[in-house]
Amino acid sequence: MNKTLIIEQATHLFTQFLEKNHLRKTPERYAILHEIYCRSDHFDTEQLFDSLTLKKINVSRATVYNTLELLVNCNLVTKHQFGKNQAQYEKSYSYKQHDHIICAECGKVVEFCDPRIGQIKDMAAQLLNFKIIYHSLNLYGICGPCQTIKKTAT
Amino acid sequence: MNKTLIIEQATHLFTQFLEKNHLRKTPERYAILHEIYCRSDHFDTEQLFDSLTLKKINVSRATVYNTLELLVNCNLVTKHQFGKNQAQYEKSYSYKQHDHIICAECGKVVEFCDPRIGQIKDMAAQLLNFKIIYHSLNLYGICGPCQTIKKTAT
DNA sequence: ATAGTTGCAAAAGCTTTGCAGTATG
DNA sequence: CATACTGCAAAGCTTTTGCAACTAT
Repeated sequence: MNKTLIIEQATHLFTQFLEKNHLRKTPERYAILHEIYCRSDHFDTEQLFDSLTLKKINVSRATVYNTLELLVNCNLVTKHQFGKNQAQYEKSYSYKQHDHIICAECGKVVEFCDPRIGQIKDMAAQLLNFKIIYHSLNLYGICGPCQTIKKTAT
Repeated sequence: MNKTLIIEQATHLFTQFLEKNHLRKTPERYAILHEIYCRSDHFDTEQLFDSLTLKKINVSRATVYNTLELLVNCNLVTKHQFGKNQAQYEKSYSYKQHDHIICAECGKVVEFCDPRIGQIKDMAAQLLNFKIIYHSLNLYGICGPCQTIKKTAT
């Protein structure tokens, strides 16, 4: 699916969500959604705030946080805590389900996909009587480039 | 394995770690290790700090943070970020490898175990050329009791 | 003796909140 | 035109840091 189409559809979904919940369709909210869906990869609130500022889009940090929460609630954005104190986010519409592998050395985040995670979820849910809503699987390790650097550094 | 023995062995491992790294064996460090291994379940820094204070063990927050970092480094304690801004910890020696399922409603944390996670790790490591150090798999959902409450609340 | 550690308090960093002004429905 | 939303700044929380005093080696 091409990027423009994805942005359009995400915008539509956001509108539906706002209307259903009697929330207002403010330009700030759409600007933030747009910015997120134009980016690739993961970002934190500060990076998002900076991008917006750079583009002369004047939104306050409060609005960024507020809007991110809305977007998380309607599943257009996913929130991650990769072991840091600062949350990371990524767009999630039209994105296949995936998990993350994080380099403990350089912080690089790579996505991967394994169907077996679904089986684990089903089994755990049944065994422990939980209704699973979402999951987070993060593998932490050293990426190829960092392994090379470490060897060389000696 | 009984609790006293585990504490003894964890203490021994900590001593080895401190000696190997030319760090000092201070009473505060051992007091914190002891407190952690006497507790069950997960805890945050504030809960740990409070327990210590309650027992008239006088340590500062700075020392708690410092010592927790050491314990994480020598694998006697594991650090978790269950989607909150506050990190959670748990003892990890003599504990079988396990993952977590967290109730999004009441915050309860339950442990579970599935060998398939090992296969996923191996495959992702090979595919993406990462050397995996550790992982974190968290399932978020609604636990049995909270499901009942929700139904009743209507 | 001499560093590594501690405690305290201040500072830093991320996130939330209060409030007055603004703009949406 | 009622009130949800915004921006700003202040406040709140968790975590880190600086420094003088202390103590393990």
